[in-house]
Parts: sequence; structure tokens; C-alpha cells
Amino acid sequence: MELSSKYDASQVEAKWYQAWESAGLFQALASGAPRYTITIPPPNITGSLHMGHSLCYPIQDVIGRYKRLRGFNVLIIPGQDHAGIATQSVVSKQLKQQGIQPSELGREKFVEKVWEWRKVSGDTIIEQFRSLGCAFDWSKSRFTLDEDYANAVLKVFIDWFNRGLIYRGKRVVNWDPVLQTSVSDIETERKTINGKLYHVRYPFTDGSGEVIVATTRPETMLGDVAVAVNPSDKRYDGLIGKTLRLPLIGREIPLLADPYPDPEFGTGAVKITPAHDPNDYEVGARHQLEMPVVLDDRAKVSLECKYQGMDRYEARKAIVADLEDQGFLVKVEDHQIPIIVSERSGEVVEPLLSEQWFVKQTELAGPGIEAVKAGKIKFTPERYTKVYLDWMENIRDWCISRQLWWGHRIPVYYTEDGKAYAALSLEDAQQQAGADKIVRQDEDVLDTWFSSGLWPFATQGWPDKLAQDRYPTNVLVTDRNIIYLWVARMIMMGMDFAGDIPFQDVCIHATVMTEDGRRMSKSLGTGVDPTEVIERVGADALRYTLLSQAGTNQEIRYSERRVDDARNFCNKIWNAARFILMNVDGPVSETASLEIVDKWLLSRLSITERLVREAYEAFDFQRAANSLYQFFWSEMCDWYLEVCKSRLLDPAHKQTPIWVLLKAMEAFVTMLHPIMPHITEELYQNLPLADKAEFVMIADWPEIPSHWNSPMAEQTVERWFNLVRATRALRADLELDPKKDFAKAYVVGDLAGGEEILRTQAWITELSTALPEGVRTVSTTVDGIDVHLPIEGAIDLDRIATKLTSDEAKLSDELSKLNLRLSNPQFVERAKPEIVEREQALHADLQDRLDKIKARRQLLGV
RNA sequence: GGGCGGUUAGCUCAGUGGUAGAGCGGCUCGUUUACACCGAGCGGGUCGGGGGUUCGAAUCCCUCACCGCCCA
Repeated sequence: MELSSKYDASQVEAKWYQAWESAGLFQALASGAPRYTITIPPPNITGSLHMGHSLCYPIQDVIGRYKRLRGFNVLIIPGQDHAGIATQSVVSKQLKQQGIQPSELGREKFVEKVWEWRKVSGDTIIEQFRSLGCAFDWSKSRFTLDEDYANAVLKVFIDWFNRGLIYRGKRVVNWDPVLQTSVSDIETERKTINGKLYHVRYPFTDGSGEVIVATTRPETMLGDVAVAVNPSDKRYDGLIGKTLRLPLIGREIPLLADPYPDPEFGTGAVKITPAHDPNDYEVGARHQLEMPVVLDDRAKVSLECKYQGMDRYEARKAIVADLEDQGFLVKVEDHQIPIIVSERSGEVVEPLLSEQWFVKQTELAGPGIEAVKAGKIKFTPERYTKVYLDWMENIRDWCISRQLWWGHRIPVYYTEDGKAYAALSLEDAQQQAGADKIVRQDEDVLDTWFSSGLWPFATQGWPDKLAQDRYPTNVLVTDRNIIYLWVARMIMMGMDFAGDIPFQDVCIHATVMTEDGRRMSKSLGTGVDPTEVIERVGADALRYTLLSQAGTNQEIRYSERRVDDARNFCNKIWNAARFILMNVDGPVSETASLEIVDKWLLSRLSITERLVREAYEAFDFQRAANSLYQFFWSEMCDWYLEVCKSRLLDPAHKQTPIWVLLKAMEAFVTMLHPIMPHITEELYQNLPLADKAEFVMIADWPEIPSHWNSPMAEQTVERWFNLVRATRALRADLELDPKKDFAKAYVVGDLAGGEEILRTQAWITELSTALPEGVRTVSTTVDGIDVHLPIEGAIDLDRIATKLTSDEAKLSDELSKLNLRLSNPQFVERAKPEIVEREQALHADLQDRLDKIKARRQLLGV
């Protein structure tokens, strides 16, 4: 076979993806093997996949591929999320760019446009999944607005409605004035910005004085219905119950006592605007106050007054100006003001009193708390357990209605007099209503997370026939940002409707950041497009880049340099395989004549297999990747391949190293396959193995005979390698033709058969085991074995002297530290015996080396 | 205000009680059965500060500082 000296992923990746797919490998087997099931987090159809997805989905592919190698019957169900608010906003923007106002289009036409977009974005995403190498069962792909899925969503709503868990109520919600919908608490972000604190005079109607209130939002005074002070606040003794006149508006409002105002803050008097502040709402409810709404759904003043139609910020300016003109403004101070921002639009949320649907959460949260506490659901990294429990134990009711067009329309139907019935269809509702006539359906849609909460079971046949052998699923892989939004909801909904936990493991992966540790952002142009990276270096390299950094850390920094490293690793693997293939003619049978270096490599392989297996099991992909890298590059390529070269040249001796190399390659390629599926498949297909599977993807995980583990072989061989390193270093230090063959050298000490390795690896032509008297040499010592290199007259004696002096200084420094420890009776008494023994051996070795250096200096007269 | 994570070589990070590690970068050398997307060698760290426990601390405890994330 002809192989280029450079690995070209573009020639390899698509080919194998198609081969796996046409062989039906993405589908579950029809076998009785133990099941392993994942339902992937359905990506939003808002465009294309980003770098974070390039970590999340390959992780699931790694787990799936690993489990297949371990003999599991694996099924990974893919899908996509309609992502109500996000998708609607993407499509609205597109329409506006074309000069079309969504409102003119109307609901039906608009939703048609979104379905068109769903196809475009959905196809792009599936193409990206495929180019990432994800082995998902496309025949089972689901969309959260598929008919069956939508039915499941409505059934859940109706069931909770009928059980009294869903209710409608007027609350102050987070209103997004750009997207013109409510958003839930967890879709908002709290921030502090520089703002002003306005102190305003509210006079008593009887002319007996005034109360000064401080506010950061003067425009909301249009909706003030009271001023409150803390009952403990002495400053207002005797004034409670009096009436104030609201400046500019003239409305009469009471001064009342309530525990909410903090007497420490400002004047201790707080204006109360129940319809535009959640705390004020509580006060208003306690005192049965009116709750006038003064801003509309675009946050413009709706109250009939001179400010009507102004945006909230315009109104603020105008009101402040008028307050000043009319002498009501006492002072204005700079102030840090807390705001709430909608994550979807980036707009400042307007707290707004409106009628919404809510789900009671406390009762549903109970089983979800128990399941995690009992260890039925396990978070990795473990620290997220507490994050989840804290939120669940303090859970608040969930606002599930959204004022959107795109989504699952709330299945509530109203009669003329406003009675509500939840039903799958108008007909059902009419039947329930009996003689009363149903006149309309609720206009709102459900929060997207309401539907994605059913994902693990609604993708698997629920409510008709849940696939019992694949529920609960095994693992959920996701980002920490949606532990509340999604993970918690799936647990509550799964336990309530499917009767069991939705998954056993929750694997929370790191967030992919830019090289300098910032969040990747499309709008700032700091995002990196995974498709471009795949085109440049291949999916394997991209996967390795991210996976080799995915441990228990909470962020990963993406950098081009790391991508290059990963590409280089591919190239290294490719060339090592090429080298092996150049030396083999066909399958080789196992030989009994293993040399000790062969045993060394097999022993390293056995250690690596255990490390990698344990790492995959623990979702520690970083450790798996690094163990494989270390084994392959440092042990197999840098040492074993080099040591083998002389045997490979000799037809009488090449069989054994070839057998070892093929064994090691097969095991390596198999173990690496989950991380780098394509290159490993390409190489596996080309390896002349006696007994191989049709694809490495469905091969068996390597079985390592226990006798391959050989600490003896490792110890012996590593001692040789250390001697080789020391000899190379000696030559390089003294510039004794490093890496050119050195004519003659002497080794003194028991090398136990390592002479040939020392000779070839330290590039020595003739190695003698006896040092004749009177030869001038430079020398090094490892573990009591000396290597001497004869020097000719031309050598730079000063250079040698400098080196010996610095070596001597280092050694005596170490030795004195060691002496200190060993002469401490406490240490000898209390430290573990093996530690003491080791330190004593080290002491003897250091002393030996020091003595030899002194002798050498004397010999050379330096 | 509370919680979590982090602070180790120039950079990115491993390392949970026994003489400080890797990759990249830097410097010196190098085309011998693969690979210059390579090989050999070298240099580089008082492990954020302070205190404590211990024969022994990057590692365990306390405390402070700074960075990031989450919750109120």
C-alpha cells in the first residue's frame, strides 16, 4: 500500500462515516447484550453548531463508541429543539431585514416561515453532526414539534392541569419588551450598572409637610399607589395613615407601614408600584392596594397622561425634568443600580404584572431531590450535586406561558364566561364544557423547556409505549448552564410521568472559551466555526483538541496551537503505522521468544489499557487522551520503534517485534477509536491482523493477558533507557559529536544484557565492557553503572571541568539535604519503612556518584 | 451577602502526604528504515501570601488576597 508521508483527514473521514452508516452500525443491535442508551440534548435550530457543541456531542459519541467496544448494545437518539423564543427571534430578524414585519404576516404565515427555516437550520446541524463523526441513530431522530412529541407535551400539560398543578395567575413576571414575552427567572441575568438615585418630595394632602422617597426608576411613579415605611422607623411615628399627593399626577395615596422598607436605606420611605416591581407587588397584595399597569408590552407609557406613548427611558427624562421644574426633585445621586437582563434579547427586563400560567414545583421536586440524595442519579463532577440540590430545595413556581407564536400552543379552551378546560382538541374541550360553548383557545405557547423536559421518554414512545429496555437512559451529557433549566426539569418530569429517573449519570462538561479565557460570542466575532477547523485539520484533530482538555475543569481554552498539536498527533500516528506497514508482509503468529524490551512495551500497554479504561468509565476524557498520547509517542515511537529497528532489518529476528508492534497498534487504535474515530478506522483496516472485525468501530476492547504486566521488565529496561539518556546528554553537553556514531566506549557494571541497546541508542560503534588502564575518558553513572567515553587530545578540558564542578555542586547539595533527613531520628522512626529504605538507597547512589566525580577530576587533573 | 471553581515553568495545564511534571514556546545540535506536522539535548518554578497539623505539605486544616462562574 502506498501511503503519503502526511496524513490527510479529508481523504479519510467522510469515507468511513459513510461506510459505518451503510453497514447499519449507528442502529442498535438486535442482540441481547446489555443496553446503553443516550438521548442527546437536542440543539436549538437557531443556525449552526458552535465550539461548545463540538465538545458536547463528541463526548457522547466517545461514550457510545467506548461502550460498543465493551460489548454494549448502544443506541444514541439524536434530535432538535424548536427553541421557541430563540428561533422566533432569529426568524423575526431575518424577516425584518427583508422589510417584512412579522405582525403584518400574521401568526399562521409566520409559523410557516419558521418551518422553512427549521429545515435549513436543521439540515445544517445534521450535516455538522455527521462531519464531527457522531455515530447517532438518525432513523430515530426527533423534533420537539413532531406530531407525536407535541401530543406528549399536551398530555403532560393536561394531566398537570387536571391534578391542579398548573394554575393561572396574575404575577409580576420578567417581561422582555423586545421579544414581547415573559421569560422565566433562570433565563435572566442580574447585573449592576451605573445609574442615579432620585430623591423626590411627596407632599401630604393636608399641607402638613412631606415625605422624601428615593427611587432609581422615577418613571414608575405613574403607577404608585402608596408610600411605605418600616413600622419600627421612629421618623414616621404619628404619620402613618396620612394621605400623600402623588407629584405630577395628583393621585391621592396613603402612607402605610410595612416590614419591606429598610430604615437604614435613605429616608426609609419607599414608593410602592405593585404592577412594576415584584417586591412592591408583595406589599400591594398585603394591603389590598390597586395595581395599575402603566407600561405596555413594549415598555411604553400606557397610562393616559402627558407621558403616554413615551418609551420608559424617555418618560424618565421627561418626568425628572418636570419634577425639577415643579420643585419636587430634592437631589440626584450616582448609584449602582441592579437590573435584570433577558438572556435572549439582551434587553433590560421590565417587571410587569400580567396573567400567566404557572406550574407548582415543590411537590414535583421532592422525588427529584430524593433520587439524587439516594445516589440513583450521579453528577460528574460531583460538585454539581450540591448546585442541583440547593436549587431544588428552594424551588419556586415555574412560569410556563410565553407570548410567542412559535411553539406548543397552550391546550386550554375557554367558554364565553371564561371557564377554562384543558384538552387535546377543541372537540374534547367542548365535550368537557357540555352545554357551555367554547369560544377560543389560549393564545400563548409553552416555555420551550416544558417540552424539552420530556425528552428522555417522549423520544422513546411515551405515552403510548415507552421503550422499557431503554428507559432510564444511562447518561445525560450537558453544560452546567442548564442544570436548572433542563436537567432538573427532566428529572421531575421523568419521575412523574415515566415513573423512574430519566438517566443514571449526569456528565457536566466544561465550557469552551477563547484563548484568553472569554466566552465565545458570535456577535463579538470571537467564536470559532467548527466547520472551518474540520475542513483544515479534520474532525479527529478537533475532537482531540477539545477532549484532551476535558476533565473536571469548568472551562477549556480553545487555541489554534492546540489544534496544531492534535493534527501533529494524527500525523505521528499515521507515520508510525506507515513505518510498521513498510516492515510487514502479512499477519504474524504469536512467538514465544519475547525479548525483555518486547515485554517492556507489552507491560506499558497493559498499564495504559487500565488507565484508559478507568478514565473512560469516569468520563475523564482528558486522562484517557493523555494516557494514549504518552504511551504512543513517548513509549512506542520514541523508544520501542527505535530499539526495534535493528531487529527489523534481520529477517531471522523481525517476526517477534512485528508481532509486538501489530498487537500494540491494534490495541492502541482500538482504545483511541472513541476519541479519533476516523484515522483509527483507516489504520485498523490496513493493519494485517489475523483475526479482525469488519470495522474497528465494532471490534472488541483489547484483552490484555495479565502476565503482560511485568514490573521486572519495566524496571530493567527503564534502567537501560536512563543510561542511554545519560550517555546522550554527556555527549551533547560536551559536544562530542552528538548523534554521530561514536567510535568506541566502555561500560562498567552489570547491565544484564542491555549492552546492545546502549550501543545502538547512544550511537556507539563499539562498546567494550572492560575499561583498560590509563585511557583518558569522560564518564557518567546511572544506578551504579558507568559509561566512559574516551577523549582525544583536542577536547576542551575547561568545558569538562565546568561540567564536573556543577555536577559535583548539585550532588553535594542533594546529598546534604538527604543527610539532614536521614540523620533525623524522628524520620527514621516514623516514616514508612519503604520510604526510609528508598532514601537510604538514594543516599548510597548519590554518594557513589559523588565519589566517582571526585576521582574523575583527579584523573583528568581538572 | 452565600456557594462553587481557580491561582504550579514564558503560555496552556496534569499532579490529594514521601527528592516538582507534560505539551507548546525558547536555546543548542541533527537529514541514521516512518514522521521537520520530526529527532537528540539543555535551560526554566521559594507550587498566590501568611499561619497551623506532620518526621515530611503543591497536596490536609485555618486565614487573607486576586480571577472566573452561579445563586440571592
